[in-house]
Amino acid sequence: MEPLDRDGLTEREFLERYQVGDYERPSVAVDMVIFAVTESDENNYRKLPEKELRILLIQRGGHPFLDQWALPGGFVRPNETTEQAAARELKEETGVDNVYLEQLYTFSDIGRDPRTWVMSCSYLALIIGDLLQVQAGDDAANAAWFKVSYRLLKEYKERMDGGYVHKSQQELRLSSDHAELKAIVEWTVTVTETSTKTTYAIVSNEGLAFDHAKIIAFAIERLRGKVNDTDIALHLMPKLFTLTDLQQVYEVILGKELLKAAFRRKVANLVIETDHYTENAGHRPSRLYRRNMEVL
Amino acid sequence: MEPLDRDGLTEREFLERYQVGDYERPSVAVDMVIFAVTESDENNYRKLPEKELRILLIQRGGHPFLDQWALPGGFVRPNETTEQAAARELKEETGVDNVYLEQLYTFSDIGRDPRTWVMSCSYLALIIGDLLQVQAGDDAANAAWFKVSYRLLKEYKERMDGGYVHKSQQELRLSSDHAELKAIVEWTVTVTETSTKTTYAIVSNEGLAFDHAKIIAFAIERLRGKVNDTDIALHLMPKLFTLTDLQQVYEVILGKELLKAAFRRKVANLVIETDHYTENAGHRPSRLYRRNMEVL
DNA sequence: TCAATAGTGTCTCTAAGACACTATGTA
DNA sequence: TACATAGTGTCTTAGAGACACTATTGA
Repeated sequence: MEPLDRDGLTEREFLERYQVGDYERPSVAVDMVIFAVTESDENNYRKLPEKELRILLIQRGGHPFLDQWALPGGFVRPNETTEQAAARELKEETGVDNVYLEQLYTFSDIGRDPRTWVMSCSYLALIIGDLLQVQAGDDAANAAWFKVSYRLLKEYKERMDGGYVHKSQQELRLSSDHAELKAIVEWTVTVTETSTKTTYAIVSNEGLAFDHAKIIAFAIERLRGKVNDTDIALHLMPKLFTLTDLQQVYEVILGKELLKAAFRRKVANLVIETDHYTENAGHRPSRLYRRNMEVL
Repeated sequence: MEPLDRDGLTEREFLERYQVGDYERPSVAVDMVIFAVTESDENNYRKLPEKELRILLIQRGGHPFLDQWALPGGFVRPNETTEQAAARELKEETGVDNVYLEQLYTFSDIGRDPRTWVMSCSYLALIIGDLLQVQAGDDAANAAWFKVSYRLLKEYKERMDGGYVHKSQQELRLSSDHAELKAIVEWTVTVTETSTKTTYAIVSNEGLAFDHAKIIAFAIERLRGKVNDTDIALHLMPKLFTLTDLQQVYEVILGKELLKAAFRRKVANLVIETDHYTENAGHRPSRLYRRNMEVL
């Protein structure tokens, strides 16, 4: 016997009679932070090209934030999950499919979209730089891959009554042929006896739409964290790559140089060596590796 | 001069004329996984009481999932963020304020709520067990603290064409005076050349409403991860505690025993020793510590 | 031949695992 | 006095940091 509620209805009866209330609902968008690593052109035949970490941005064609640059994204439709919406947007914007995709954070600051109540469920995507080159050209004219630079600007700690406040400001710079964007994002960690609260704020912002500077900063922080203790960076690599390639990808994500010997020991289990080598490099050839899919 | 859009409007003019479209929007709820650690009663005067990890659940009084147990939560209101909604719900349900609160994940599976389109932005909260005892009594009769057990049931790895599939099933058991709930949650990691996808599914479910078994499993995984490399566990401790207390909290969260000497070395920098000691313990007194708020 | 990169060896330092040992208040 | 817990010492193992060294190609 099915249980009945206060009105004597079964669950089926209840659902048949259920009326959606007319209280206000938010729009929910997905915004994608799509990372790829590309190589800069190098003139010296001997030197290796430098790696660059890039993200895809789209120039807005209408208000609000007209002409400013925004993360690719769109609204979640009925009968799809945020994950599916993210995969759909990614396919539409870049043509790629079946790549690394991870939910980042849901941003819901009031007034973050001046039009109406919009929450953003943000996603991180990693795609292989090789694929990107093809796409960048025939993409809509208002899309561009921006080189990412993200570094500590200043930092301080202060003792408050019964706790501490720790602030740090990070400078985010995004550059492409089309524009140079700059924003400063501040992280405030307030520690008291019983709680630890972290808040993020955009201190200054030149050319980035909405609160997207914050979302990008969030994505970079997540990527940096995961690079250190997962094999996530391998999703940015082509099928075959050298360990130096991989090290450069780690370095460009982390924004610092790594020691070769220690790096090779660290990633030894994440890759599988092949019998192939680089050729015509102007120096000693390098062994090519592929991703070890059996990690953990 | 302000930029004008295709219709020759400034941003102000655009926003004044903006009409909210009539496309369908989801409801957005926050669901709280509220953890606390309590002590079991111990009859032997010499033995220390055992610690138990508990979460707060509420028995549903109406359809759907009538009489089943659900996470406390509610809908996000206009003019509040999900974070504020979470803090509000927490205050309403437990009376506590200013505690550790962290966004977990946004769940949006279609059909997760049989009534209508509802996404759940889930939050993890940690409260001090001492505070809870007071509250548990005068709380609504339909709320209860459930002891949590979460352990690996089975695990396997399979080679697929061009990749691997790794599945693991975890058994979640929740017990209180009111009910014994049990669910099995399965994590599937599909690894291919270019991607790594993780999906979660509820394999079986006895007594838990909605997809809350998944949310709880997610919260436990997050808590376990953070216990290992942050000071998050200290948010579950009272002002003064012994290192043995703290070790037991780690053990009950991680579901395994730790070595005393190694544990004490590990947490040495997370705590500050005081000149107070336990008394009348039936054995050697133990030094009391407090949280070091200056950690990193 | 040599510039530039590929790749290895090894010393040090730190942290975790393992386990044995000493210390002490209260029934 | 002895039980149960408090707390320390130290050997081993694993991994990262640091740095020097050898190896190899192609213009």
